[in-house]
Amino acid sequence: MRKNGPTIGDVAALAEVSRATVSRVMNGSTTVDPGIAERVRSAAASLNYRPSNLARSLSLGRTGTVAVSVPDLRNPMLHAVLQGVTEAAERDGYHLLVSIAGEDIAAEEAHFLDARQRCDGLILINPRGPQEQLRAVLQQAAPAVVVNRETSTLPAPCLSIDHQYGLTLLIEHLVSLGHRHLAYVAGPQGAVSDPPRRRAVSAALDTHPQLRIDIVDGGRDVFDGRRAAESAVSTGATGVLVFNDLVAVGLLARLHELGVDVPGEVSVTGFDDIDLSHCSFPALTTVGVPHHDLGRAAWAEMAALLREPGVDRRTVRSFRPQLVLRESTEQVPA
Amino acid sequence: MRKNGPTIGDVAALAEVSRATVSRVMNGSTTVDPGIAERVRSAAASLNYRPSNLARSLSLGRTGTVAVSVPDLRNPMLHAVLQGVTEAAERDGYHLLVSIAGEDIAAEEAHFLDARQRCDGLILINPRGPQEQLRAVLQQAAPAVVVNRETSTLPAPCLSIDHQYGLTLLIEHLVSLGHRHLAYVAGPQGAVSDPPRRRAVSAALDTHPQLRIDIVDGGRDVFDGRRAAESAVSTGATGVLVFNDLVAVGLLARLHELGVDVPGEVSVTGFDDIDLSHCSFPALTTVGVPHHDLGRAAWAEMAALLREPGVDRRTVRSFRPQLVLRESTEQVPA
DNA sequence: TTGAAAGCGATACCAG
DNA sequence: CTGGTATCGCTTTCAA
Repeated sequence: MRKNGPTIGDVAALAEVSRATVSRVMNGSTTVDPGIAERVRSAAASLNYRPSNLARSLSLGRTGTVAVSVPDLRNPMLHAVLQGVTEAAERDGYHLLVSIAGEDIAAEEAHFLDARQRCDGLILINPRGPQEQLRAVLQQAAPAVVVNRETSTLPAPCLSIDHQYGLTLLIEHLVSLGHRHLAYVAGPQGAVSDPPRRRAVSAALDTHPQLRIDIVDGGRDVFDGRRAAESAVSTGATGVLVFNDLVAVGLLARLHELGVDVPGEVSVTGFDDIDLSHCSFPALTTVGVPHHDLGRAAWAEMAALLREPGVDRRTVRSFRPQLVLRESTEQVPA
Repeated sequence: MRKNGPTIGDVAALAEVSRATVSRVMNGSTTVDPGIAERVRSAAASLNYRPSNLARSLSLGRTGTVAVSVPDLRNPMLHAVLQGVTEAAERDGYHLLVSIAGEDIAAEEAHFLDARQRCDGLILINPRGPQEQLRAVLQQAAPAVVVNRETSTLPAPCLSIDHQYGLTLLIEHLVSLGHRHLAYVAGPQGAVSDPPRRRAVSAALDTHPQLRIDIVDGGRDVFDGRRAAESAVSTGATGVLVFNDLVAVGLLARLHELGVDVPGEVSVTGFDDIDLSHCSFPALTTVGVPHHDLGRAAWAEMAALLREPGVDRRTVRSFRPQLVLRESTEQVPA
């Protein structure tokens, strides 16, 4: 079993001190004779010794890292969130450990707990799976923070983007431009952010009795957008609300091929304000989403939990998107 | 120190057996009396016991996970590679642990080793930092696999995309269409894949004496592409080779605004064949890159290293891109 | 200031 | 088939 690197014992032997002393030196204890300390340091250096994180964590009862679980990495929205979390965590001296849950929703629970056990905490981003299961996981995984899940009083802090508000912003914008018939190109099956948008649609229909909104199948990527283009226009809508910017870009491309003028004949909106929405033809009206802030806030919650273990915080906070007007929307033609 | 969950000892006590037996049951040993096994299982269940991965790993000498270090997650190319690695690893019963190295190149080394120590191996993707440092890291981090680093005999398997070949493909294509003056919109500072492309440029200039290729500053995202558009056309080139598809899409958008017709006045090529290259105006001629295969292969190397520890494999393999013709390139106008 | 020894939570060998 | 015990590598009282 000893094919691994040098252990604290080897260093102790070489420096002719006890393991306890080596430990003290490695952890920068001041109560060590400078001469001895130096001897230990050079022994460690010459052996190329690195303390085992595993053993250290086991003994210390903490690892200095927290796990972030994401469903899959294709969603560009995740990168901004991850970026935010990483930066904040780094500042607090914590490492992040991204674990990709993968397609298999059934295996998700095991994945979560596995990741959690190597770390001091768990941040779940866009967790899928039934409410009950999530609840159970959260119980065992504390401290945990949930990002972007419909919050129905889960036993953990829940942060999310207010997708309903975002879509409402876009709908109101189109309505104010005179549109009375819209289409919503929906997200993929099981997307956590789809239901709130559908709620925005319902709410808008209540608010504006003369408004009509058809829902058509969409998806998550540019190809889904291409495919949805024809169904969307065939509804006769003058405004198309698309699940996100990526899908919208695909849809715009197809509309272009079909010779449908945007925004002349139909207006199109996206969601997320990704870089690309500047570069589509025409540039995309969308809502900007504070993913980065969301990430930072998620870390803040985690940091708080780490600081005072035991307390069960249940902060619920949602972040509001902002309208970003570009060329893809305009008055409905008379 | 005992604020953690139940330990194997608690289960043993409740089931009135030894810890050894509990361990056997938890690991599915067949040599356990069914009755006892059942007693243990229910004890474990009632305590909600989960074996500590940390302790388990320490004892076992293996963790069942390998670390994958990436510079940052914004590069869409990484996702495909990660996807490939993940799928393959999963099949072998290994978990992946993605660690984001972050901006700070100085801290990269520490990051690598830290990640490595929590895992059985380390896969470095697009590692930056000087050759010497990388070499040193690899020494300590074995088993390790390097992806996409200029391979100059590092002490580890090195897999990479043959960027030089890819750009050569595109250059030859443009040349065969009659172009004699090209521009190369370069990648960001320090991008590992930029030097090989510059080599492709040099090589092409040798092969085609009457060819001219100007190099202009580019970058990594759509905005860099927008910014580069004017310099690129002002060279007077009839064909623009762009660092990657994302940058190319940005450049196309700006050209459109400037009223430059593509491919009428100038041809444009990308690199990577991302989904989006179907949806630009016009659709982008590019090269398809087998990122997914690369990821799978990286895992295969890692799996081999894990299987027979000690041997130092130094496989060097590079993956060739394939030309993908679309509408953004055409004969140079007479 | 230093060292001996008792954990941390599990695995695995060796008897019984 | 089961239990006692050494072990993994490190930290941390507690004495000396």
